[in-house]
Amino acid sequence: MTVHLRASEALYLWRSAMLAMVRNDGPDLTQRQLTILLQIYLEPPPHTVRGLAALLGVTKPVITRALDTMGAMGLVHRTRDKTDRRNVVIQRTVEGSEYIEQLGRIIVRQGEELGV
Amino acid sequence: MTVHLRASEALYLWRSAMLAMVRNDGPDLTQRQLTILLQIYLEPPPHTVRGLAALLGVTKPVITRALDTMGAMGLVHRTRDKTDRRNVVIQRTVEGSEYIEQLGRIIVRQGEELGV
DNA sequence: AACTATCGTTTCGCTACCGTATCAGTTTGC
DNA sequence: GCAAACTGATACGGTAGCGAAACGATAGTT
Repeated sequence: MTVHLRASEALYLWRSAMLAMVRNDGPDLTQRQLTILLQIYLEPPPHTVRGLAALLGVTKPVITRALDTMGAMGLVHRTRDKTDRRNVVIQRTVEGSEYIEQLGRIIVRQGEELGV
Repeated sequence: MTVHLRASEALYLWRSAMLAMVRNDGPDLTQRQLTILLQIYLEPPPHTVRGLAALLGVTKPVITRALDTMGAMGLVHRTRDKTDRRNVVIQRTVEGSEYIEQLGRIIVRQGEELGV
């Protein structure tokens, strides 16, 4: 890339990658769900419901529901914290890692095709 | 940016921008809706329902419903094609332009903070 | 032991999305 | 002129999201 990403470049990149994701027929995650998933896989653990809720600026049920959905898809896994059983620790899965890696590849590929 | 966007950089950029969008409390568009909106604003007209459906690889009702929703939000506008009244021409709005511009600014800002 | 605080989940009523099938209106082709 | 083709919209039944409120389980406090 050049010195910085320009707005128009950014938007073209965004559209291309989103288009590839939509056409890909994979899990159709909401923006919130994808944000949660990225946070889990990009930042070191532990990840908790309340932490994610605070980060995203949403209520806790939003996180619980998103984890329900993505858990059913196999993208994340939940376990009770053994030291404080009120907490739930959100863990990564192989399937989730593969999804994130695929997303990264899609963005990079679209960026290359745009010369970004 | 350097020579190319690496996968990890791409994912961090993606997460940061999506996080900013989620926290922004703006219209909560689905991935499909946002893809449609970007297509309308980045590519020259005319844009039609069938064209967008073919591009995204979805059925026509998906496009109609997305346009219903985004139309109610003021992000797009629909008009009948005068030369062929079967067609509907999808048009941009000031509000939609502002939304897209804001999205571009968010991505660029997050990219700058990541040094991408 | 009893009270309080915290954590994640569940419930409620509601809204919006999905895919499939079908629709009315318009144009095309014979 | 009239049937076929095509466009976008609509109906249907089902699924999943939302915010607000309440809940059960656990931990901390006195």
